Amino acid sequence: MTISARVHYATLALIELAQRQSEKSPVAVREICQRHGIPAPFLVQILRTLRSAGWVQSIRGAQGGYRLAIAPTELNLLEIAEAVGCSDSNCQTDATDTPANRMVHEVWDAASEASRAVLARTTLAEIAARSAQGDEVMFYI
Amino acid sequence: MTISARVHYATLALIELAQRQSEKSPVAVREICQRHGIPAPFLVQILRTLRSAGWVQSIRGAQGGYRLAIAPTELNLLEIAEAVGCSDSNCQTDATDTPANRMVHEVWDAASEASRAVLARTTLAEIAARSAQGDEVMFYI
DNA sequence: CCATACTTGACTATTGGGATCAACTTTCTA
DNA sequence: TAGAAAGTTGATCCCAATAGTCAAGTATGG
Repeated sequence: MTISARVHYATLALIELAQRQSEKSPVAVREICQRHGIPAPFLVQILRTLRSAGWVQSIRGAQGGYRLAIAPTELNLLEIAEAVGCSDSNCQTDATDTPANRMVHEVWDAASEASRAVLARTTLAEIAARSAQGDEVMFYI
Repeated sequence: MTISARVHYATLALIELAQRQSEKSPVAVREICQRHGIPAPFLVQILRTLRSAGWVQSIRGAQGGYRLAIAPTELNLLEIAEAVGCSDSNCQTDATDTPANRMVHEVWDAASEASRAVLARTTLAEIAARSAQGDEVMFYI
């Protein structure tokens, strides 16, 4: 499970949308990009994926933008990573099928599973809340 | 921590050498390759790395080959992976340094650390022994 | 002396990730 | 009812890293 820039940006965008769920008007792509330093056309591409996953809703036209379309408690980082293309394709070789080969693959799988577990138990709600606290601290300093 | 073919091959080779540590003559590259289906020139390249790490010893000339130069209990899969170039460079972006960004990075780091822990606690001795058992089972079937 | 085997350095090729663009459609607002 | 603001789409490009290859050389046993 390699974490790509794609996944990182997707997560940042979702956090932003989660924190601003209560706002009346949707959040523009440009805003998200400016706040987080994400290349705009790239984020557009990523948001397409998030939309087809049903996690964000897009509103077209002037004053348009994006809005979270799911409860932040119902989305974890593993789901995000997998949706945005962090395939888990661990080590594809044409090595002979031997006991050693199987054994080693088991270890790789176990390692992969361990990191997936960490991602799976971290919800969008959690990190959104925790980074919002960070914002407040910054504000008061 | 992505597992590349390099790491996989390196591990297979080390297992082979570990299992044949007691033999008098060293093991030829060609033998390892045939047994495990590894492209020979590629394994040569990998063995170079393992040698400079001090884990294998090479014997040149006819009847030459490789021999394990370390106790299999003293080598774990994390060390192997790192030596052979599985850098942990998790997600390099030029995202703005915000609370959200830091928070997300913490999660990636935790996930990465979880998989590293699995690899770190698996020794070469362990998988060599376990896959040797597998060999026996195959033999008796 | 020659076959076997390791050594070294350079080299190629393919893939996937990161990023960009242009042309288009939709919708608000003045 | 324009036109500005936004999202939509599909194609395209670049680069770095990975996988894999090659050739010329050196050492050693028989």
